[in-house]
Amino acid sequence: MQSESTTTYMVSFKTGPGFITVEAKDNKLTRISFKNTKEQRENEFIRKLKKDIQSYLRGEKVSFGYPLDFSSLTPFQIKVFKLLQEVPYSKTISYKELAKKAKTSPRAAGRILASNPFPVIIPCHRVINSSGALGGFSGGLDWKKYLLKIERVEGF
DNA sequence: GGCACACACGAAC
DNA sequence: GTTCGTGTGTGCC
Repeated sequence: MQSESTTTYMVSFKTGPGFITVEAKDNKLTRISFKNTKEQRENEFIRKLKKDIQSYLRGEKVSFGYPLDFSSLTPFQIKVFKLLQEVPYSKTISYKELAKKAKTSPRAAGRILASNPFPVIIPCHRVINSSGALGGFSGGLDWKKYLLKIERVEGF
């Protein structure tokens, strides 16, 4: 049985660095992106999530314990994202270190992060070049800088 | 299925 | 600063 009984809920809202959109199916987070959609379909779950993100962006330390929908990802991607979730608030890790944990190459690790469906929740902004440079970010480097600053990471 | 190519890197020159 | 090795995903064929 694979009925379409689940509805996709989504909401966009403006924050400091720009718009952010969250999408969820029932009580599972399916995607976060940095765009603005006109369509707004809220439910309790997504309202709470929005509130949490707004708190986080105000500098509050929020632990996002939301269930994530990994169903469209490869086992390896899931592995990397789970490892990344272990990186604590206001700490950073290099692509190299992350790659080591995941037993892969730094290049490959970056490749995975570029496809992160849950930026912010999965803290890909905490991954930077071992040279100290920022690396990249799907929503643009302004976002990355902003997030690091919020978390009071040294040097930002 | 296989293969070529693109990459949010890093290390060596 | 440039070049080369590198692992994974994606999209061709």
